Amino acid sequence: MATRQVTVKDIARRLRLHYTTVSKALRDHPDISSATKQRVLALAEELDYHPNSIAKSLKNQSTCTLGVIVPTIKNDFFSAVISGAEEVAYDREFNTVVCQSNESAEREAVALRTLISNRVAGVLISVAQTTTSGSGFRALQRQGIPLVFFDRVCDDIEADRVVVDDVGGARRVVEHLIERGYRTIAHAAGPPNTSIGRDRCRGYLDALRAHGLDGDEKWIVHGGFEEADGTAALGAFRSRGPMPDAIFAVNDPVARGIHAEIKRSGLTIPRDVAVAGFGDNRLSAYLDPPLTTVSQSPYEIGKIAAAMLLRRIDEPSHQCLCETEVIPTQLIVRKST
Amino acid sequence: MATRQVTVKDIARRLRLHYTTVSKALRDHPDISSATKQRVLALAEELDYHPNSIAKSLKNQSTCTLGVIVPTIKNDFFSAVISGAEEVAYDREFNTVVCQSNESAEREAVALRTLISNRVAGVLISVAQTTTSGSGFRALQRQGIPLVFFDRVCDDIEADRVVVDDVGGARRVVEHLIERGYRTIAHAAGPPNTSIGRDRCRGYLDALRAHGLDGDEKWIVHGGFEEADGTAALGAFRSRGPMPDAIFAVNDPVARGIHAEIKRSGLTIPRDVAVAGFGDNRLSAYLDPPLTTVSQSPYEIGKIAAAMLLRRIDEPSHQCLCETEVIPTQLIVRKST
DNA sequence: TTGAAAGCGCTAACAA
DNA sequence: TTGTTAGCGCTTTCAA
Repeated sequence: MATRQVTVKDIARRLRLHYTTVSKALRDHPDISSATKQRVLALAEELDYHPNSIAKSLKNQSTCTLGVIVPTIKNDFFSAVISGAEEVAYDREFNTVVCQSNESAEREAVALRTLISNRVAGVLISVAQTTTSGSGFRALQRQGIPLVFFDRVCDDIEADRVVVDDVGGARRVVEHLIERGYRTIAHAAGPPNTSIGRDRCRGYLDALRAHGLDGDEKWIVHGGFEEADGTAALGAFRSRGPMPDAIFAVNDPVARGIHAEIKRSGLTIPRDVAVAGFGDNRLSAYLDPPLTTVSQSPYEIGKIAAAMLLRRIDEPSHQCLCETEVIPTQLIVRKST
Repeated sequence: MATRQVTVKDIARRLRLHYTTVSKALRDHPDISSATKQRVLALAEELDYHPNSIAKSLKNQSTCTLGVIVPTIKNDFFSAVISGAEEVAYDREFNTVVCQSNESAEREAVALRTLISNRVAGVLISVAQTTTSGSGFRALQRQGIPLVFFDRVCDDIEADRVVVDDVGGARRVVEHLIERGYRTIAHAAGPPNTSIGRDRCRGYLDALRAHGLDGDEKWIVHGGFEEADGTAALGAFRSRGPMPDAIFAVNDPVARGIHAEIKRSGLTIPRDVAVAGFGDNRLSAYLDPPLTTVSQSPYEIGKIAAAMLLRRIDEPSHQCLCETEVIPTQLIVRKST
C-alpha cells in the first residue's frame, strides 16, 4: 500500500520491452503484434495499471473535462441541469467538474480561474446573482476555452446560450391571471442585473400592456431569488396600500415566501390574493394550495447545453456565429390562482 | 483567440530570463529579487498567464482534487452533503469532482476508474444500491488513494466512515410510534444489501422488541429507495391482510409513496394509518399531513467527511486505524403520526 | 541572484 | 514489429 502507482515503464521493464511499445500495445495500436499486446494487457491487469490521464492531458494539450459553474447545487433546477449535462458528457467519455458560486461573483471568478488552470475543454455556466461584468468570462474565451451560458446568461459577451423562454413564460402566466379575472397584478421581480430577472419582468409588463392594464411601478418590487425575498416583497406591497389581487413571483422560492406570508397573515389563497411562480420546483406541487407556475425542462436544458458545448469543442473553427437555443416553457395551472 | 496558452517560457523569453527563474518568481520564491518578481508578475498579468495545474500535478505526483461519488445529485440529501464537502475542500483550495452512479454498480466502477486515472487525492463515496462487493474500492486503496464512505457504506472493507445513527434514529421514531399507541407497526424496508437498509430495519426491530411487540415478518417488505417502492410496499401490506396501524419507511421518498397511496385509497393519515419516514427531505414538511421523520444533518456530514478525507491525505502514514464517525439524528414529529 | 539539467508519464514521429 | 528521441509545462536540485 501507498506504493508508487504503476506506469508503462514498470510494465515494460518486467516484459523487457520498450515503454513506448507498451504504450502502443495498451492503446491497441496496429503496429504491435497481438502476442505482445496480450502479454502487455495481461501484465497491466495483474499489476493493476491505471493510465495516468494527467500525463496524457499534458501531452495532448487537452483534457476530456467539462466545467460547470452553478450558483448552488442545492436546487432542483440546477441539479437537474447538471444531471442532464453529465449524462451527455458521460456518453462522450467526458468528465464533469461542478463548482458552486454561492451567488458570489468573487467565488465565481475563483472557479473560473481554477477551471482555466485545469485546462477544462469547455465550461457551462449559469451566472451568479452578484455578477455584473462579463470580463471574467472573456478570460476563458481568450484561452480558447468555449463557453455556454444556460438559464442566467451574461449579455455583454458573445457566447452560446441555452435559455428558457423567460419572456414568453412570464407573459403566459400573467395572461392566465388576467383571464382568471385578476386585475391588479403585482410582480415580485428578481435582481434587475440578471437576465432572467429582466426577462420575466418584461413578460409581465408585456402581458399587462397587451390587455390594456397599465403596469404601475408601485406593483413591482425587486429582490433576490430566495424565499426570504418573497417575504420581504410581500411586506413592501403591504406598505404601498391595499393588497393586489394577484402576485407573480420571479421564481418558485420567492413565490413560496409570499405564499407562506399570505397564509400567515390570515388571508386565503387564491380568494384574497392569487400567487404564481416560475420554475416548477419539486416542492411547488405540494404547497397548500399548490402553486401555479411555469415549467422549464432543466434536464433537457442540461443535455442541450452540454451537446452544444461538445460541438464547440469538436470544431473550434467557426467560433464566431453564436447560437442561442430557447427552450419553450409550459404553464402549470394549480390551485393557487 | 484560440492562440496557444501562455507558459512560463513565454514570459521568460520576453523578459530575457530563464524560465525556471520565472517559475520561481511566480511562486514568490525567496531566491528571486523583488525587482525581478515584479517584472514577472506584471508581465504574467499582462499576458493573461494561468498556471497549468496539469503540469504541476504531473510533476508533483499529486492533485488537489477530491472525487465524490453519489447515487444522484437530484436529491436533497446528497446535494447538501456535496455542498458541505465542497465548502471544506474549497477552504483548503481543493477542487471537487462529482460523479453520479445512478444507483448502478457498473457506472460506479467506471467513475472509480476515472477518478483513479485522474489521480484524485481522495474519494468520498456513498455506494450505489446495486453494489454488492467492495472490490472496486479496494482498487482505490491499492493505489494509495484514501477513501471515506458516507451514509451508505460498504462493510467488507476497511475505511473511514461517516454515517448517521441509523439504528438509533430508526429505533427512536418507532418508539415514538409505540408511545403514540400504535401497535401493529409495519416497515417498508430498504434493500437488504445496503447498510442503511439493514441498520434502519434493525432499529425498527430493536424498538419493537424493547416494548414487547414481536416483529412479525409479514410486516416487513423490502424494496428500493424511491417513491415507487413505497407505492409497491403499500400494495404488499394490503395483500397480507388488514392494514397495519402505522408504517415506518426506510426513507422519505418511500414514505411519500406510501403517504400518497394511502390518501388515494381514501384512508386518513394518521387516523387510519400513521406514516413516518427517515431523512427529513425538504418536501416532507409540505405534505398534507406533514411527515414525521428523522433528520440527519447532510451538510454537516459532508463537512465532516471531507475533513476526515483531507486529514488522511495530509498524513497518509497511519493508514490502518480507521475511524467511524456517527452523526446523531433528530426526531422530527409532525402530523402524520 | 540567476541559470542549467533532469524528470514527472505519456504519445507522436521517426529510425532500426 | 519494436525501439529511439523529443517534448507537453512545471518544479527541484544543483551549478554558476
